[in-house]
Amino acid sequence: MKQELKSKETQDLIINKSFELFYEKGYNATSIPDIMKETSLSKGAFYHHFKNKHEIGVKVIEVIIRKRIKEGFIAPLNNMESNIPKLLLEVFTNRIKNYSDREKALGCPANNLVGEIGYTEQDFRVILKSLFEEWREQLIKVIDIGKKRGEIKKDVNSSSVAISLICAFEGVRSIRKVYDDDIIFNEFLESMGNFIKNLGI
Amino acid sequence: MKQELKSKETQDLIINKSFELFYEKGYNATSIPDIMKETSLSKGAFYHHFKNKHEIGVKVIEVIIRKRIKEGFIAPLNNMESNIPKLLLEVFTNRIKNYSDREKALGCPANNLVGEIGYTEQDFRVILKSLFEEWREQLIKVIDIGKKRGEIKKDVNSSSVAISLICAFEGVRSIRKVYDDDIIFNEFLESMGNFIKNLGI
DNA sequence: ACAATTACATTCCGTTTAGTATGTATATTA
DNA sequence: TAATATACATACTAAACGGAATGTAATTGT
Repeated sequence: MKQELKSKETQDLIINKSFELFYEKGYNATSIPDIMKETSLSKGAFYHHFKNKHEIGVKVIEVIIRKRIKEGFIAPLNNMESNIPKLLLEVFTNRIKNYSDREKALGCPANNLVGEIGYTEQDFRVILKSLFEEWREQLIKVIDIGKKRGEIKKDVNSSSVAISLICAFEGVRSIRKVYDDDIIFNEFLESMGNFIKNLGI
Repeated sequence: MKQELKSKETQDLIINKSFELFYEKGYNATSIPDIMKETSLSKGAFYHHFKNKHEIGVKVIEVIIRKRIKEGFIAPLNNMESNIPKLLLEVFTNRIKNYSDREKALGCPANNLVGEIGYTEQDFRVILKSLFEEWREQLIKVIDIGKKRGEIKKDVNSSSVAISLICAFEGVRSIRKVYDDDIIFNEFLESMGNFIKNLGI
């Protein structure tokens, strides 16, 4: 049991350092030696725990990025005591306003990976899709409840609004990255705020 | 003059093939040998015309991607005879509806590059920013005219709407890439349509 | 207590990379 | 027409890459 624990710890270390490097330099620009330099372990350690670079890519998405989306976007949508349009506005606004400078400059880890996907890395695409799907489903659920409660117009297309909110959010993180200017977030939030308010009765 | 022409042709060939490969595989995943295989020229040819990979990256953005944004997004916004909200809706809708399967699967070349930018490639970021700026300024101009004409509400924040439209558009191209499903575009267009309609009087 | 397995470190290998140096045919200029 | 410059091709180098092979100390199961 002690050995198992050590193994798990090492794997977690490699996964975490991999995520950081993928986030900072991109997946393709990060090499396995790069990763192992960060862990202060050897290349042998890497190939003992993982088959190849692709496998660590999958693990980073499935473990780290998945956790970030769950905790940052999906979980906050579960607190449905308040008015739904207000909840939506709060969740998106708070998320954006609490980003660190590093997160502002580096954008969304999931979306960055999407940018690196070509015809080749279809595996990554499929896993990322499942993450966005979880997020989308939660959004749809929340909007539907808002409609039932009479807080959101009955003719609102929940599915359409959900995917559009996700698109807009991913888009602004990308554009903010290029602009490197906080004004982007503020101006975006104003329009997104109007859009969300407009869903309400 | 004949030699100059040949030189220009070769450079254009290298730039075009570079763009295609960057678009399909990403900038980092594309090597100079990769590019030169596509051109059927030698490595010597590459280093005769360009200093290094970074320089071809810059050229691809400045020449090819810039042209795509100008022709695809900025120029169509100049046709301001029609009602402005209608123009905005048409430009974004037509653009999305006319994408080839390849363009749907590969997303926006500019946005893909944004995804690959980390702390390192700040040069690319600055050039890309200037492209988005041109697009944003044209959008602001169009919205302002709409306000003057009384086709768009006076209290609309042109700058905010402009950047939000860009964000939403870039976002949906990213999400469409992950989903690989046409429904995404349709559902997005419904909400974006409502947003744009809501700008009008 | 001993055999087997695990968790790595070290060493090595073939390939690929960015980039340079050199060679050569063609085009231009004097 | 002779000298020069251009447009490449070929051949090379040093470094870095992914990954396999091998070695070893510590931990396990029997």
